Amino acid sequence: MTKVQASEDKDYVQSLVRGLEVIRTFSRYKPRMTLTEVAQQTGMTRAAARRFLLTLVREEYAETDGKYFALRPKVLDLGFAYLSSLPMWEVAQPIMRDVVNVLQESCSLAVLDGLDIVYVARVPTERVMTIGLSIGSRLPAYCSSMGRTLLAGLPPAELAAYYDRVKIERRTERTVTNMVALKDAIETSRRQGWTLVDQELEMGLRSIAAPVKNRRSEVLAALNVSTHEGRTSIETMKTRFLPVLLDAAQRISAAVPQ
Amino acid sequence: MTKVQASEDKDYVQSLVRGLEVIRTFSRYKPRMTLTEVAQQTGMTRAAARRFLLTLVREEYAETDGKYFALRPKVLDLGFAYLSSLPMWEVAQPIMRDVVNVLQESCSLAVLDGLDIVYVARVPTERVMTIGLSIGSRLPAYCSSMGRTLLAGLPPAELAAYYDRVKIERRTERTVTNMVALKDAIETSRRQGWTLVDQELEMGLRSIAAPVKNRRSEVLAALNVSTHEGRTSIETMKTRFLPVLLDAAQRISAAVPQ
DNA sequence: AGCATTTGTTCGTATAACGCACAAGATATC
DNA sequence: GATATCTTGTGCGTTATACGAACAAATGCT
Repeated sequence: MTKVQASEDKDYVQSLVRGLEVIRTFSRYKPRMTLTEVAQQTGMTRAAARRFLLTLVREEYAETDGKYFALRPKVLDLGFAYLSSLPMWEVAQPIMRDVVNVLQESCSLAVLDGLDIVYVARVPTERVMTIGLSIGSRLPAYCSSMGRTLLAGLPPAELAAYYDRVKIERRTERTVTNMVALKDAIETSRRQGWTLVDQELEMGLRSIAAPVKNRRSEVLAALNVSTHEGRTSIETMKTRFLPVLLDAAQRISAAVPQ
Repeated sequence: MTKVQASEDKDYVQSLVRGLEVIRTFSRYKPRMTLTEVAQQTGMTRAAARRFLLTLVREEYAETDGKYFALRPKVLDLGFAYLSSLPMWEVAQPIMRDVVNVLQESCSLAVLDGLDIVYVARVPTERVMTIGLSIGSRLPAYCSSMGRTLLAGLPPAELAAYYDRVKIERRTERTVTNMVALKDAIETSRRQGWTLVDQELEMGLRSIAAPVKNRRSEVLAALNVSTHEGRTSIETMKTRFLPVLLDAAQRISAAVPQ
């Protein structure tokens, strides 16, 4: 059954979608834009972009100095609505801090969204990756420990759909790009209940992840610890990190309300 | 000059605003809702709420199991658009981790939004407050160290407007609730360039904050370190924490692009 | 000063979005 | 299993929301 075009769907509110597109058009590289720039970036007419921007200003999601527009912190409330609705979110954070106290390495929690993982909680220690990571950051699922953990927890049909859509790109010379090998890796994750990824996302980055599940054993999120290859051997990750990680994941899982 | 009612403003896109209201209606206490519940919570007709929910589902900001609706991680992209547009955001995080490494206490960065501070970055250590704090969390400005720092950095007219609007509520028996005393405290913050708040927001919580400024000396954000009163004396905060905090705030300020 | 670019505004128009009413489906109760 | 109640899906007539073009005004550049 073909998907009806959004514009033909009588239950579709395109003004909402267009307004959200305006919000999303701001970024690190475009922290502030003029009206004309927003219209250009979003493909809207100047008049339409202007109405959305003025509406966002009026509702305090954005501000303007009369020429340039920028987002305001109220936009974070939208994301926070999502974070605070995650069942494990509140209980995960102290447990993650315990992990960091014991292992002295960064600990993160992520969920799967499309082809990516999205960070929903993070206790960072020393920087391991070249880019800063934070709540809201996205990374590809196929070459990250949390991503493979989450993929391993998908029902078979959804995992098959993922394989159909994903475009594997080599991120380092160690990235698994062969689909058969990737499927094997994910199947291994599923069987052993944890995942170790060594410098496939970025050289130097090693991380190990375990699933957070609900009472029906559905994988809700993945918890990881990440380190630098110069600091921690694979063997140490398995012998020292893994028990702490599995215990933490289990404690978070146990605390998820029904 | 009176403010025109939104509904009379021809440049106002109320479908966008209503859609954002639907997103905001989800929370820790209502992580998933039926159509009827969303309509009741937002005051919309069932048909209108239904169109917004189906639009959010179609655009992958929300999901449904056929009866209950819940937000999806894509909503975090909206907040992330704001975070990534903050000039000091990228550089602040490694500096904050340095602070935590040295002091072994939580470090946070916040901005002022209305009467609240909003957390935009955080490196947590041991939990100090009873509620978990994260990016997107809000706290009142008048009784927090970062809040007073940010208030101290406001232009006089804006600070006066803040005093007119704020409703002071005693949070602990130590909360400064006298407006004269509060103004003195904020003036002291302004003069000395840092702020220490001791158990006014919550018993046991001590925190010290310093401003992050741009090249024009405008206060953009506040950086803090927080601890528990049982763990750290006021004297130690001044002699050990403050130099590290001021240095970190200075480094972040220096790294803010023009 | 002149020209180019951007922004503000008006206004006629189209249709997006509305809400009501009823049908259909789901759930609870007996 | 039947009935009552509640919730959701849908159609449709209507309205007013949102649209974009065109032109004026403001700003910026040379």
